[in-house]
Amino acid sequence: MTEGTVLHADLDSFFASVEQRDDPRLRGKPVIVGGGVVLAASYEAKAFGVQGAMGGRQAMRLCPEAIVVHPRFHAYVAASREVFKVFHDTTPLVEGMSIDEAFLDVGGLRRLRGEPSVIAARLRLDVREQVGLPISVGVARTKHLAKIASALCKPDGLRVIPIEDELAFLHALPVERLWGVGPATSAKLRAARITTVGQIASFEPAELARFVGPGAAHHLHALAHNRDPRRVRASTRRRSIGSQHALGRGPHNDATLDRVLQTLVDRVTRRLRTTDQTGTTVVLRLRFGDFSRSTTSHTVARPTAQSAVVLDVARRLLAQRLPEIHSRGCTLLGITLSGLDGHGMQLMLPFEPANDASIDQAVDAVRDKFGTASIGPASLAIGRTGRSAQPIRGLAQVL
DNA sequence: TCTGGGGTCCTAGGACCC
DNA sequence: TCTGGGGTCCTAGGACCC
Repeated sequence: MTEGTVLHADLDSFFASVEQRDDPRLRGKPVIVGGGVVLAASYEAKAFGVQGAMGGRQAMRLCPEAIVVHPRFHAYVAASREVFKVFHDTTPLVEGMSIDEAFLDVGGLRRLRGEPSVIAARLRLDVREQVGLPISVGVARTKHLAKIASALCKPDGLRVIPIEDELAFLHALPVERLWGVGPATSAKLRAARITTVGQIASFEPAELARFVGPGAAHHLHALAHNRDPRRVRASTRRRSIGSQHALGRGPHNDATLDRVLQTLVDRVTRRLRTTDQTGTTVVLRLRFGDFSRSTTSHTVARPTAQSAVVLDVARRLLAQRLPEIHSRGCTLLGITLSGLDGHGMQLMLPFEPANDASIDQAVDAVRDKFGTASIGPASLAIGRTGRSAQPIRGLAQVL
């Protein structure tokens, strides 16, 4: 059996596990972290059908004896730091995906520390001993397969997908397991009677495009054949910073909205300044009584992290939407700054013909302008015109 | 089922420029 | 194939992820 070298490490019910670790009275009991909404549920609570993102009232109906705990974000951030330290002690190639999840590449460590499955088992033990938390690890040749493997072995499990078995394993799975298939895409596929990953693999991308569009078709077809060229790379910089606040059902007067807006702007600009970043585009995010969402944005001439500048723009954006807010009822207000230090911008460069050498030149030109750190592979596109440019996939190696 | 607070990427098109 | 052709920047929304 041949092992892949990508590990996906994912803490189990992270917030709830931290609470159970820190308060012995919660151990072995159904625990729900959150209030109005379930942020995390212990496995004892999940056994009753409680899930993340579920409404608190429904969760209590399913599991009346659940103990509800208020989130302690500082404790979670601290625990996450300790876990990531264990990751970094394992291998330098760590790509953090969120507070409780990361990819690790252990390809270069065979002679030093053994096979990937051995390293994965050791990692689980280290996290358990040093931080006191359960963690599941998937091992495979590609990122997306490693991620599926870790999801399927939860809680507190280890799953290795040998290279010989990967297609058989993948093709038996329901389409929803694929990274990028959410409710909307799932519904389209199922309407076309496509229910398994194997079926996706059997289609030509052009046929698949009739159901889900060309972009998604290309992506899903590649994943179904376990083609996932993305390498594990040390984490890249953030592209946007935002903050939002749920208002509850209205009505809300203009003074209240303005106060919330000020708080959000302060929070976002403070975070920008502490990380020494600036942004160019202010995005106002709204959610309405029927849970539909909408955004409006404005781009300023000069990158900024100043509260006064951002607040001024935010107020103007809000003023534009005020009639709609009052007529439809606004339940959430958010402010996001994107275009951080050159992120989120489009830059089109002429080059020809489209061969590898000219692509390299174009990449160099972008590097010159923004610096390596700001280029993500997905942001590169090539086409005959700006409008028709198609993103290049698998260019991570080039960069 | 009735909903929190973060994010990412992709698609599409408008306005305007030469 | 082509109402001319191509480039730049911005805006809005959809979908997805944790």
